[in-house]
Amino acid sequence: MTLTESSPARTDRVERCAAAPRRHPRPDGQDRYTISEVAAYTGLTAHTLRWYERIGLMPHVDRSHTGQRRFSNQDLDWLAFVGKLRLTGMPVADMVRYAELIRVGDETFEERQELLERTRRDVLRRIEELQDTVAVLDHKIGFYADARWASERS
Amino acid sequence: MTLTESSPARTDRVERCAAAPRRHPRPDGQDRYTISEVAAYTGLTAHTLRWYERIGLMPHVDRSHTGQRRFSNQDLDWLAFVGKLRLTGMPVADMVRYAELIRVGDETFEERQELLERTRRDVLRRIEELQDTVAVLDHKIGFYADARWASERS
DNA sequence: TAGATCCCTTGAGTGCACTCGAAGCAAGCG
DNA sequence: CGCTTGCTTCGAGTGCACTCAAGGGATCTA
Repeated sequence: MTLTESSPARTDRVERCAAAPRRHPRPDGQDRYTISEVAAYTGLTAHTLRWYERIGLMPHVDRSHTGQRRFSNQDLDWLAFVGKLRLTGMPVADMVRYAELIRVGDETFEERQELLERTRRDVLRRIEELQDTVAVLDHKIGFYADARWASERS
Repeated sequence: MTLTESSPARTDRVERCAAAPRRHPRPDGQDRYTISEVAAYTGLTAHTLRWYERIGLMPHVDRSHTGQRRFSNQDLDWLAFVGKLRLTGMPVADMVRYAELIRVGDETFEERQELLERTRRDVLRRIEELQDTVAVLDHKIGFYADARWASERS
């Protein structure tokens, strides 16, 4: 077991949480992916995946007998979640912090929850800002549309 | 006249477009601000403002008899708009491109409109992504809430 | 057995958007 | 008059998130 919230009775919840966009459908019944398979699936480069591991953003990834990485479905779930966090603009350092909290264990539940709630608030604020920006763009676009309509008439 | 859409009949439109958050209300009737005033007003540093000018993201800013910058209300409007674009994650190079189009003149209306519409689409897509992310966060947060509720009961 | 392909590690390099430091000029104040 | 504040330029430095290069090992295909 690597990085999940890991409440014994309800890992099903976790699975649903991390449902991913599935560009390449996951081969059924498989649980060991090479780095290039994961790269294709996630859209990240192999370089980036190794880098994530180096900085502690990935749990320890399993290795083959020759030392090559073998990613599990759980690793894929985690990467999907990290992808979501990345979209929010959360700094990588904060994600590493979250990963560390998970590694520490159940006594960090509260802190993790707070971190997620803070993130949630940030994202909502960000959405508002963007909606504001759309309004500004609409004004400007309206200006250009009017100007061209006027020039066609004249 | 520096950087605006400059349709003779309706600059009022432009004014409304670029309405800014106004941390420091603009001194009424004034139209010449020092760089530090603008820094305080926009939240950018003086360094950044000079850098914007160097890279062509600002129109030519007026100077005092001693060579110091004197920003106009129009400059402030432009900076407010740039701030909005920055929030969308648009690269500075693209904003410089837009500024160049404005400098070229009216024959770039179409290209400017397209650029804004493309940006608008990007922003809307971004908002959707963020809303998706909020949903994921809500699931995770729900998981933590449930887990703690369960542990309180046991 | 040769070559291709995939993977490994370490450490350095890249691009973006600032951000700062140094050296020097000019205005205002006690 | 000296001091402080704030401005100028130019060029270098910073932090982030990758991104790549070099050198080498294991496995597969002809």
